[in-house]
Amino acid sequence: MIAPMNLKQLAKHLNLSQTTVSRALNGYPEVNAETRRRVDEIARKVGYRPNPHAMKLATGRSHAIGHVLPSDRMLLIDPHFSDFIAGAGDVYSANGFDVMLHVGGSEDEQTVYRRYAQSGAVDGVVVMGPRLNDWRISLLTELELPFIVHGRVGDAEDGYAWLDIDNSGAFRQATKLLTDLGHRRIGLINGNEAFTFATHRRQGYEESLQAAGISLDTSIMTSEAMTEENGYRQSKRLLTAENRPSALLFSSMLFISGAIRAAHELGLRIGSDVSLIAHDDGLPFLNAEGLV
Amino acid sequence: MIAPMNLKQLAKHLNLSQTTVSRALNGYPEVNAETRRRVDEIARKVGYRPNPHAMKLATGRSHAIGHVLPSDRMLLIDPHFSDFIAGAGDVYSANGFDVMLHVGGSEDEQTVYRRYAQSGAVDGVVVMGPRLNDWRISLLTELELPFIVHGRVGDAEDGYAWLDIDNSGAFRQATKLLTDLGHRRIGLINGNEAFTFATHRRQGYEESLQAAGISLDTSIMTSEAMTEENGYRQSKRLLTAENRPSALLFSSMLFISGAIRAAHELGLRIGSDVSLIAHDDGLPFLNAEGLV
DNA sequence: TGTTTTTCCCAAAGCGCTTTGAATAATTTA
DNA sequence: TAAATTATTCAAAGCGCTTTGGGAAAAACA
Repeated sequence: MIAPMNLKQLAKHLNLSQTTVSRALNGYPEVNAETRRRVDEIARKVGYRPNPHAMKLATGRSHAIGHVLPSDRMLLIDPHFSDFIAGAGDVYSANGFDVMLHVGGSEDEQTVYRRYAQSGAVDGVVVMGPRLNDWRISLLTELELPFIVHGRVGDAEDGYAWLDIDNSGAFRQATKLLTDLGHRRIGLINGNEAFTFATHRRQGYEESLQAAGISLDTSIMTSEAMTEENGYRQSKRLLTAENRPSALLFSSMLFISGAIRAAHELGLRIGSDVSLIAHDDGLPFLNAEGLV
Repeated sequence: MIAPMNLKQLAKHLNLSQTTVSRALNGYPEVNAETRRRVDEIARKVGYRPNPHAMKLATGRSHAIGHVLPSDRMLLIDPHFSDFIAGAGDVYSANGFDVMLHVGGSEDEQTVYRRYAQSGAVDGVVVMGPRLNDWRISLLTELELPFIVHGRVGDAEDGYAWLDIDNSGAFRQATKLLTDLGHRRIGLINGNEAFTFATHRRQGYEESLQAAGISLDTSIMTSEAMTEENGYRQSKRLLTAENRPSALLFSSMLFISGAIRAAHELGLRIGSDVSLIAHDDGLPFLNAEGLV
């Protein structure tokens, strides 16, 4: 590997001190405009790249955000989560940040956070797939490791930063749309309610049913991992039941994909025999247009 | 954040020099067994964690493996690739390595590799989704940045390390199975042949057809992104064609999932009216058992 | 017993960057 | 014109770890 030029050499090359060069490069005010221009120019010309490790050691900041996924690997593989990472990755790299990914392995999740906090390997982490009263919140708070939650951990939304969509609102609206259309029996094929997004979605659904004066029937509400297979199985169960729902609400495209398979199999026409609504982004390998 | 204890303090605490403590911790031979035991014990007790940045600066090695994904985000989202990362992640963390993920963003892929090489941010990278005569191979070789290819870039398998499955073998076998069963007209719904795995699969398919004395018909061979939608569309096209194939071979579960949808829609019975074989691992949200 | 090895430790010199504390030159202010 | 600012630059001290080059004590050899 060609030894990369370092600050010292660059400084000598410029007949300046390391101090000045470093400051020029980092935009500090106490350097002459002309000097800065010269430094920038030469630095670019010789392709100078500061050694990130030295930088991190000196500043104590790592310019990296941690993402730790539980060891069951489910999250990374789940398209919903990888999609989030992909999106965040754009922003990170645009701002000179790196993504530090930790996937399962022998070390348990808690240890990883502790290590991150103590070693300064990352400047902060994003908590993915928060659950009700997630233990990570208190751990991270205690460790004083900055974090942001993608989702929310429960009702109390104080004391931590989060980023979420209006899950209950979306399902309130979707449900209302169906009740407004006259549907009285609406099934809910929800994601695993250990995750808060699923709980919130159920809440929205229940609110709208209540508003429409429809009583809950837990036999047509399910909460499971969002897979095609589960969508198929549950839809089939509901659609072949005695008093089958006239509409189904899904938490995922994967679900509805299975539902469509079930409907075809049962010879039911979607839209007339049964209405389906799914909440999701288009997954890149599966999109709404082509489904039905 | 509680200031973590550093080597110096730990050494003082032990009445030893930093040198000795460092060596004890890193398993160097020139330290007394009893001393090493004592160091290990105390280090564990006080929860000493070496500062990774200092370590990296001093050793020049980063204990991190880079994975850079093209900016179209397709790869990360593609379940096949995220599954690979998840699997590799287990091994990395078991060996104290970190995963450095780079997803698209403004910086172009080549620049990222250059930066990695020059800055030592990672010790090596894995090249994902290799294409025919992939430019990354020569770039990385030139940069002298260690790498391993997940897949192969073409026929010449020298000069670089790779890790791959026997794609052509798998398709040779699958095709042979079908011809042995008497099928004479077999469609191939392949992934994008810009990727080598797809090319290899086609080769296996072609070899078996040739061995069975069946001439190629490119009108029943396709090469596209592995999505459910594409699987559906192509299957439908082939199955409604004049002289429809009696069997279809797929490069992905996603494809076959679409194919099944198409078959149902056309009222074709799988196994009797048309035989389907897909090559893939079970995707966590979609598995073979439940499909048909 | 004197000499050579081996064992076990230590002090100090980096790794490449940031940042503090001064110093010098150029401007202002009085 | 002397004193006080301000603008620029620099030398040197870290950040926390590894590693080189010795050294003293203990063990092995003659």
